Parts: sequence; structure tokens; C-alpha cells
Amino acid sequence: MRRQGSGDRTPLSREQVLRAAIGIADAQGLDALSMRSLGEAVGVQAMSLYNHVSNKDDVLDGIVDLVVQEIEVPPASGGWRAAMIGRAGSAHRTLLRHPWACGLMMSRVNIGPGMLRYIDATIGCLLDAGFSLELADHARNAIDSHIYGFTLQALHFPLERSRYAEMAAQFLPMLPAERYPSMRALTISVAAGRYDGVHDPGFGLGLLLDGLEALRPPEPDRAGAG
Amino acid sequence: MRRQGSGDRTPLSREQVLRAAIGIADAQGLDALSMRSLGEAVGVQAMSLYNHVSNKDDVLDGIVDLVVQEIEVPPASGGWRAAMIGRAGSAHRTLLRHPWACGLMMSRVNIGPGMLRYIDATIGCLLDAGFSLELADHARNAIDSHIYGFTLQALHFPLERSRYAEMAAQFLPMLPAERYPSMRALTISVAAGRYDGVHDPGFGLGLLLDGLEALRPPEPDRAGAG
DNA sequence: TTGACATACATACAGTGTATGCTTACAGTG
DNA sequence: CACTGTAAGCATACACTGTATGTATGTCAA
Repeated sequence: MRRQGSGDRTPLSREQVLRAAIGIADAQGLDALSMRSLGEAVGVQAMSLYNHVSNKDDVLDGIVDLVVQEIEVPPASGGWRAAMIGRAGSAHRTLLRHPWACGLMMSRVNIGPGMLRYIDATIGCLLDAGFSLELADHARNAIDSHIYGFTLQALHFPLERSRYAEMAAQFLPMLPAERYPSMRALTISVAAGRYDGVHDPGFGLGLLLDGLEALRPPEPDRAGAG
Repeated sequence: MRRQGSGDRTPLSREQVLRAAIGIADAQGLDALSMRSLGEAVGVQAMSLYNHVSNKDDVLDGIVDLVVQEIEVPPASGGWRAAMIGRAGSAHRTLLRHPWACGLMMSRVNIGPGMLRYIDATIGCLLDAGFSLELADHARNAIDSHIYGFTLQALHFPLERSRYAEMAAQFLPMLPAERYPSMRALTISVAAGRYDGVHDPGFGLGLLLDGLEALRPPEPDRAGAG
């Protein structure tokens, strides 16, 4: 609540509305984000928001794109492998910071400026590394697939990373040995502390990058050219 | 509408309700799935559904798990690579058949019997191929990450695969060359028909499997053992 | 027949997104 | 200064949501 006769006359902006929406979604979950709660957060009635956003879908698209803009984009030059690893890490951390964003990206077609910038920089980096246009496109798709999918699984995994072994032990009774033998073996291993059960986005990413390196055309000597 | 004095006395079942829910979501989108529309689909008032499902979240969890059960699980024996490819293809096709499912999986923690079966069979196949428990877990996570992420991108890609070149040309004006040079180059290439722009889940998957094969411990000769 | 139980219905309530039609207050003109 | 056009915010209202609550109806067991 900021205005409402408090002498605050600077009008709201779309950006302020979207920032507030992200704040609500981060703090109380996406379900808590309604036009009324959003209005309250910026000190305005629900309907006044429509002066700055066209409807709620516009809000959702807007906050997704703002989140995508938080992702650090690879530098135009430098090693492509390091750039991809850095970009993947940044994307993963960003999506973990806003756990609702991944789900939103799923359920809507979104090609805002943030997403375009994100994709463009990535493909640019791969082209710079010598990949063909086509191969760069496929590579980007594969890397992003891994990031999105990995983050998804990390987000909706039912156990907390901290008290892992403990929770695995609790989970065990729900896994009859005759029906889920492998999951049971895995859970036992985690419960016993023989395996920490923690997944690393770098595992799959490393495999992908190794494979891509092998596909990369040999660099025509750039030393002389530029 | 099936009952309502029509002499139909067989009571509803949870399964029937969930099947109807999938039908609505497939045909009219997830937004069209309300307790009232679902009740109408099975010929019952909205509140009567609560005799068979505990609430709407239960419905959503239920239909996701039913969809996951549609995925063909790898056979217990046979080549692990072929099994993984088959499983990935089946999962991808299933998620495309129910485009709302991917988004739902994102936004909720779900470990129903379908998901457990799916994961268990996969890890079992990898264990059978000689991977350690830990490596099998990481491999499954990486493969699933790729499937989920790839399907996500395929689903929310704004252009139709059929009239690709045509749509790329339309899309071009939205890509100023100074801001999105690489995306623009890519789009031009597609518009000109030099590149079809179609992504294949097998590309990234192949890279992953190649890398995993290299990590697989050498098989202790099983010929004599069993 | 009597009762218990499962199933389905009717009503009601708080909360949702948003269409419509105000009021207010500032910016720019004369 | 007054006048007015316009952008911003407000209030009301509507159709729709999930679901709490209470009641009716049909089937089966004793």
C-alpha cells in the first residue's frame, strides 16, 4: 500500500506492477498472485492495474520474461564450452530462485525480448565457435532442453536436499520390493548414506558438450584472418 | 451427461472421472477443466465428484499419473541403448498427445504409481546394463531432463512445423538485425528453405547415450553366469 | 421393516478475472 | 486565470471458480 491519498502522485508503471507480481509469487507462491493481491501490493485497486497491463495473462507473460532477463548471457567471445556452462548455471540458479517460473514457461507460448536475447546470445556464441547455423540451433535446443528438464526435476523432487538420507528412510515403506525393486535399492542406498542422491546439472551437460565438441567443424585458422 | 434419471445406476468411479478429465483437457484445454464441466461430462453435479476424488488437486495429480502410465516402459532385458531410445520416444509422443501434462508436471510434486513404475523400470534397465546404482540414477536424470525439456520447447514453440518457412518469413520483421543478429540469420535461413528448422529429440539423446556408453563399466562376462 | 451407508443433489459463500461507467487530478491551451 | 482533454484510479457488477454444508434417494444387511 503506497498511494491512496498519501500524496504519492507518481503514476504506476508496468515495470513496477511486474516487479510486485514477482515479489508476490516468490514470497507466497503463484496461487497467491491475483489481480486484487497485486493491486494491494502496489497500493491500488485491482482494476487500476489494467491501465498498465492488458490482463492477467499479460502479467504472467511479463514476469516470465523478466525472469529470463535475469539469466546471464554468454559473452560474445571466449571459449564456447565455458560460456555454455556459465549460461546453464545462471539459468538453473535463476529458475530455482523463482520456482514458479519454470511451470509458467511450460504452459504458455512466450517470446518476449528477454527470451529472444537469451536465445540470440547463445546461438551467436556457438556460431562464433565455428558451428554451422543448423548445428548451433540443434546444440542450443539440446542444451536448453537439459537445463529446463533438469531444473524441473530438481524443483518438483519431493525430498529436501538437506535431510536426504533421513527422508529416504521415511519414504522406503511406500516402495514395495516386488513392484519397485530398483527404486527401493536406490532409496536404501541413500538412506544408508552410501550415496548422497544429489544430482548435478553438470553431469548431463558435460556429456552433451563432449558430444558437441566432437561434431564441431575444425576451426579454419582464424589467427591470420582477424 | 450419462445418468440423471436415465436409469443408469452403476455408480461413478474415480477412474471414470479422471478419464473424463483427460478428455476435457485434451479437447478444450486445461482451462476448460472445472469441477462443473467435469461433472457435466460424466452426467453428475459438481459436488458429486467429491465422492470419488478428494478435490481438484487430486484430479490434476490423478490425470498426470494416468498420462505417465501411458508411457511405454523399457523391457527388463535387451540393449540398454535401444531401450532408452524407445522409452524417450514413447514419453515424448505421450506428452505431445496431452500437451497440458508437461505444464502440470512442472507445477506440482507428483509421485504416483505411474511415475514410480516409470522411474523404476528405467533404473532397472540401466542397472541391468552394468551401470552402478549411482551412475544409473544420474543417467536417468539426465535422459529424463532431456525428454522433459525437449518436449517443453517443442510444445511452446510459437511456429507450426508444417508451414515453417512461411511463418519464419512473417516472423522476420520482429527481429531487428542489430539486436538479434543470430536469430535473424537463423530465421532467414529457415524462410529461404535452406534449413527446415525441425528439431529431433534423438540429437541430444544420442549425445547423452554416447557419453553414457563411455562411462559404462566393462561388462563382466555374463555369458557364463546366466 | 428398519437402519446404515454410499451416492447424488441443492444451496451458499468467498474469491477469481474483468467489463463498464464513474470520479479525480494533472497537462496543455487560450 | 479558467477551460478542457486525458490519463489514472475507483466502485460496482457479473459470470465463473472450488468447495463447505445439509439433504434426499437408492441399495443392501439384519
